[in-house]
Amino acid sequence: MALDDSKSNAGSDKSVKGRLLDTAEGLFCERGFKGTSIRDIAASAGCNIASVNYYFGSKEGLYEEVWHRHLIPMRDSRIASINKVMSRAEGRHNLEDLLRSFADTFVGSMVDTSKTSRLSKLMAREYIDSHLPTDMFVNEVMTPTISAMHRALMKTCPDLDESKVLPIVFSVIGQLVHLVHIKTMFEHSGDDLSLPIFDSNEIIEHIVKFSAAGIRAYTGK
Amino acid sequence: MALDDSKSNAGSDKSVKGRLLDTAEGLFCERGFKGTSIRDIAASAGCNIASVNYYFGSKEGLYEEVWHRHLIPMRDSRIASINKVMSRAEGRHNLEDLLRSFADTFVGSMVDTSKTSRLSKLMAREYIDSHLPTDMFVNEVMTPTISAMHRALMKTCPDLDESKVLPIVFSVIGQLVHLVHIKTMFEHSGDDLSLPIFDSNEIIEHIVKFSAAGIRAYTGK
DNA sequence: GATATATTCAAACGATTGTTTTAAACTAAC
DNA sequence: GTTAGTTTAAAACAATCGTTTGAATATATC
Repeated sequence: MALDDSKSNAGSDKSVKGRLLDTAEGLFCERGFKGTSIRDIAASAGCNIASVNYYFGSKEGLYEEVWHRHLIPMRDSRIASINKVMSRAEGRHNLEDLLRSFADTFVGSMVDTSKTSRLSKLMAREYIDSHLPTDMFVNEVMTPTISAMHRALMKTCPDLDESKVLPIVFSVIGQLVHLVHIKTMFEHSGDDLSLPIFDSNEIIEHIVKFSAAGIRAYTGK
Repeated sequence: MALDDSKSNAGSDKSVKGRLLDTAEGLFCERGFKGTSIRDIAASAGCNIASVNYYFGSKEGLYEEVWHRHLIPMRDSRIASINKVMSRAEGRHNLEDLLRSFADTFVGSMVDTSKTSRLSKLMAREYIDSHLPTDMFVNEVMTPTISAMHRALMKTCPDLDESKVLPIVFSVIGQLVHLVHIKTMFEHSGDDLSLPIFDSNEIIEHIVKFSAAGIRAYTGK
């Protein structure tokens, strides 16, 4: 309720299938899978209820296709942001730059805010209420991302114990996912929280500083 | 499905109201609010469907009462664990001890595993799909806990900038909540994940070390 | 233009949801 | 034993869910 994006995609030049995907993505990440009905989706997309089953077979099918069109780009974007930092500054790799780049891509605070930020919320939901094949998210995104971070971290901190990379990545991702949660909480609670104001960029800078120090606790220097 | 705890509370010596609360708590944290039906709860508790509305007025009423009986004890437990560390070792307060104590109470890995661990899951869900009054969780648990950690951190690290305490607490809590998520993922996916084995205590020790270093990045020494 | 295929639509399907009803069973007080 | 109040029980409630149907419409192919 109070989303007032009903029919926001209606009359768009995109195809019915495209409108359904866009609309469903927004509703899924705002209200969750169970909280979003096919009737809601169809109404917001401005098309018939049956069209969901016509194009995607089922509600689950639509949910999976919402993910499928983002999983690979998402993974590639994260890996690319990691590799970009690693390629520049040939001689001396900067840990803070690596973390900041990863965090920005993760939270989506820089460009493409709406799309990336929505995906972050969707992913945060998927952690708890999974409606995807179990291995899908782990294999398609998590494992490749962790691998890329693994390589980058080992390159940046050569004397880092390899067994510590996974917990470190978990710590960084945990902070970032939590940042998305807090952001979502603030958006939903009408700014009447008794907590101080919340600037994503400030928090990201904190996470970078905090995590860099945490990582260096495992290095000799 | 495959929980096979149906009627696990049936025939218990507790009252119907108590059985409903216990059963609902377990189902809510495993399947979420929307994923748990009143019929599921009543069947598992071994009583009639109407009893939920008879004792709690509504499904939401039951959910709120599930929370209510734990919120204050939860808050007090966390604050107590913080204060306990701060009271002992009068002269020299140890940052690692503070973090470890807080983490243990948060994740519930030490004693009372089932109860505390279940609440952690429930809380992780509440972050995303809130079915409580907006201020309730923030006012009853988050704010008091943060305040206690604030005081303890300032006492342990006297030269810490006060404005950095909140982001630091967020970082620690973010890692802990994420740990609960990962644990839940492992439990639900039949141990077929391609990720290495996962020992909560090891991860907690990592979070302690990682966070202590992150915090000291803000102190002079 | 006729045919075949693809898409849209309103309507209904069966199942499940939270909730209410109505009566029976139980418990205690007098 | 009767009464009054509390608790349990089965059934039905209206609403909503995902899905399917079958006819109507649009689009393309020849």
